[in-house]
This record gives sequence, C-alpha cells and structure tokens, in this order.
Amino acid sequence: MLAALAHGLDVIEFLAGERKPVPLGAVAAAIGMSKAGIHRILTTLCARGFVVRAEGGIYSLGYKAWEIGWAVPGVQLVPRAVPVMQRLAGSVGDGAILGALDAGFEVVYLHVIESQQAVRVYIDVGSRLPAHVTATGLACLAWLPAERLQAVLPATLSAWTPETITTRARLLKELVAIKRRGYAQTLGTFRQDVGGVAAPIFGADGNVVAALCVSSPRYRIDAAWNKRIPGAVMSAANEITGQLHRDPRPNA
Amino acid sequence: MLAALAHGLDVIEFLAGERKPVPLGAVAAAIGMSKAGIHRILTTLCARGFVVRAEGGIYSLGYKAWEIGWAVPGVQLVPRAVPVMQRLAGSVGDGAILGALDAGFEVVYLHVIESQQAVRVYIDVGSRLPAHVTATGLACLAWLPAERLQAVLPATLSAWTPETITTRARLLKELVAIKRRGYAQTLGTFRQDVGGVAAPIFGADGNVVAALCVSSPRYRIDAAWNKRIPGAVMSAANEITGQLHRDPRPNA
DNA sequence: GAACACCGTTCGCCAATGGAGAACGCAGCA
DNA sequence: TGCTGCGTTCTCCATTGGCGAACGGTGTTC
Repeated sequence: MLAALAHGLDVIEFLAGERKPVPLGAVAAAIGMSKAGIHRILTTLCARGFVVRAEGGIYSLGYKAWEIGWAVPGVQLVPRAVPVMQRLAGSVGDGAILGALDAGFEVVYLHVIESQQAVRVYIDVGSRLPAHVTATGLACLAWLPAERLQAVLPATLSAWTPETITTRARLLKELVAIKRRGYAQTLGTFRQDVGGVAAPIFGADGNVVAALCVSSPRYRIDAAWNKRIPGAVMSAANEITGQLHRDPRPNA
Repeated sequence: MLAALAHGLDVIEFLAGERKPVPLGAVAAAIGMSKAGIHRILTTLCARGFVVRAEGGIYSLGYKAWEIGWAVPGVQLVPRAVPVMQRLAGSVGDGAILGALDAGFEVVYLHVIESQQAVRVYIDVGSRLPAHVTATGLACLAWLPAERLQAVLPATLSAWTPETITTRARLLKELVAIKRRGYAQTLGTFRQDVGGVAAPIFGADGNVVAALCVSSPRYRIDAAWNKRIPGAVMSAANEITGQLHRDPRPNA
C-alpha cells in the first residue's frame, strides 16, 4: 500500500469529518504525523484543488472534492430522482430517502428529503448503514443477481436491535418475500422506534441501482400507514426507473 | 510535491472524467505510468473505498468519493436550497441554478433544476466557469469584501463572446451597479444566445456563500421577463439566506 | 483444439523521495 | 522586549515508489 497516497486520503477523510476549516497542527495530531509531513501533503492537495488554504494556514476541503463526488457512477440519478422524491414526501407527509448499495453490503444515502413532521427520522446524506438493518438495503439486496448476493453476504450479521435479522437463512427468506411483494418493509430492525418501506429503482440495464425509502417513527406506523405508503413508494420508484430507461445518460 | 499522492489524485480525476468503469490498462495509458504502478495506486484507492474494482480488473469511483464531496464546506446548503429552487423554477418556467465561488475566480455549479422548456440552457452540476462571464459569478463577486476581491481578481479577463467584460475597470463598475441593484444580470457574456439573472445567498456569518441564478435562451428574454424574473430570483435567494440564518448547521 | 495474443497481477531491484527533527520566522501576548 | 505558539523551510537517511520483466489466466483465431 502506498503510504504517501494513503496518508493523503487520511487527510482528506479527516477534513471531511471535520466539515469546517482546520489548522495544520490539528491535522497532524489527528493523522499522527509530523507537521512537516502534513504540510507537504496539504500543499499537494491544495495544488490540485482538493483542499483550499485560508490565510494563516487553516485548511478545508475544496469544491474539487465535490466535483469528483458527482462523477461517481450511480450518482447522476439523484437530480432526476429529486422531483419525484419531493412529490412523494409531500403526498405521504414523511421524509423520503434515496440509498444505494456500496462496498458490497453497505447502504449509502444519496439524498434525503426531510419530513415536515415535528418528530422525524434523521438521516445524513453520505452516511452508511449495513444493508440488512434498513429497508433501503433489503430492497437493494432482494433484486441483486443470486451470485452477486452470495459474494457480498458477510459471514455474520450484526444485531442493531433485538429485531434485526441476524441469520443468513432468515435474511434469504425475507429477501424472497420482498421480491415477491415488490417492496421491503422494516420495523425496529435499525432503531427500535423506527420503521420504513423501500422499493427498488432499476437502471437502464435492468439491475438495481438504488432504492427509494419512506421511513417514519414507529408510533405513526399503523394500518392506515401500511395501506397508503408501500404503494406510493413503489410507484415513485417505478417512475424514477422509467425516467432512467427513457433517458439513460452516460451512467445510471 | 508528493508524486505518489499526486498520481493517486490523477487517477481519481481520470476516473471521474470517464464517468464509467475503466480497465487498468486505460488508466495506465491516460496517466502515463506503468501498469504495475497504476495497479498499486488502484489497490490503495480500493482499500480506502474511493475506487471499486469489478471482476476482471475494471475500476470506477466508489461512493466514498461521493461521501467526501458532501462534506465540502458550503455544500450543505444544497439540500436546503433545493425546495426553494424547485418552487422558483416552477414559478418562472425556466431552469434554476445554484453556484458558488471556488479557487478564487471560478464558479462551480452545485445544483441545477432543469427547465421544462423544449429549448433550455444546459449546465452540468460540478462544471466550472470563470466568474466574470456568468451572472452567478458576478453576483458572488459583487458582495465579496473588497480585499478578497482584489486578491482573486486575475490579471486578464478572458473574452468568451464579444460582450464579455474584459477590463478590470468595467468589471468593478459593473459589480458596484450589481450591489446597488441587488442582483446581477448578464446577456450574451457567456454564450451569445444566453442570458441570466442571479442574486446572492449569504451564510450565517454574513458572507456570500453562493448565488442563485435563472438563465434563459436570449430570445425569451424580453421586457416581461425582465420585469418578473429578477424579483423572483432575489426573493428566492433571500429565502435561502433566511433559512441559513435560522438554522446555521455546522457549516453554511 | 492448440497456439497465440492480451489482459491484470506479482516479483525484485535500485534510486528517488517521503517523512522526521531541528531550525526558522512570524504572529500575538505579557 | 522577551516569550510562546503557530506555520513553514531545510537537511538527511532509510524507505518505498515505480519500473521492467516474468507470470497466469482468458478468450480468440486459425
């Protein structure tokens, strides 16, 4: 592994975690390197626009990093999903979340429309969760080709609550049910007081590229909710799928 | 400059430019390095999640890169601006664009709501333009503290059309006019057949953080357009500013 | 079906360079 | 005016980056 590159990435990740300008010394302390070394790394990153340097030697991420993020295959669906998500969130009165599978068995949240309710579920764009604890993750997994699924399934499934699915057998059974039903539903598998419904979005090549999810505090999830939400989520997801099929830009 | 890190960033930027999975050989050719060297770089990037490797050794950017992008200071305003932009675009019937100043004198586009018109102005999220040719750029520059403006002003201003502002004197005069008026307007300074109106968005600290722009094909820009649009853009921009002041999250 | 061509990957070597430590310069402060 | 805390610069040695060459797998061609 290339130490210089790895250290550079460490610095980038650290600055990303801070989310605000940071003095050189703090970076050095966090990475565990000499100030001299960090200085050279930061100089290189600045020269390439990944980091910007304010007077007095305080550093923060530059828009180049943002630009790179937009070029990640799969992200381009976000702008096309946003209007649909907006409508969905408006009509169901809860938040809408767009997530995709990454690094095998993790869900990354690509976009979030916050609920207008006083009590709402908070999810950060860019945050990650294991696929098996979230409706979004289950929806993505359910439509994965069988061999891909086998490849990404970890040996053990972490338990986030007593209700989290923790055995392969139960997970596989659940995925079959989800695929038949057309949507994934969880209740208390991520946090005990949160539930969600998610439906898959397919790219122009027919593979799952992401899932659309509506999540809600558990106490609001009742028979009426269960009657309205899954259909709304599925039709919104289908609408996005339809757009991707009609206009499959460079990537999807 | 750290060669290893710089090469790694080269690879990242190349993959970003390709926007789709690329075989190792192509990366090596593009960067001008041996396949062995590129292989090591890609291995490191994969280990950190910045790049994902599909079977057969084809590589593409991973969501980690996307995640980093969201942590860039200033980007967090996007989710809060989106609903306002949506409304603005709907009410004016043209596209809405959100841009910020970066690397001194460049505008980066952070979000785009596409016009629903058959003839529309295309702008890519993440693309860059010199600040002096766009309404967005002028709006950002006009409210920049005087010493910051002096620091970023380049020696020469490139001419994109015959109508582009190319002298410092004219630019400074224009910026004063913009600040008095409350919004920037361009007509044919970027492309001859495009015009736009932009208004500044201020962060919780009172500095310009971005500008909101509506742009349109020139032939649709008439007296009626000029009467409706600037007010709508300014009030939308003010609304976003208001939100940032009420709820200044970690960064703005 | 065998030989070939074309990949990505691994190996081993040598010099370039990365990274530490110390010295420097410049603030702000007492 | 001296001190302290920062970012920056300098110098030097071991590390390791990057290359060329060899390997191994796959798919293609005759």
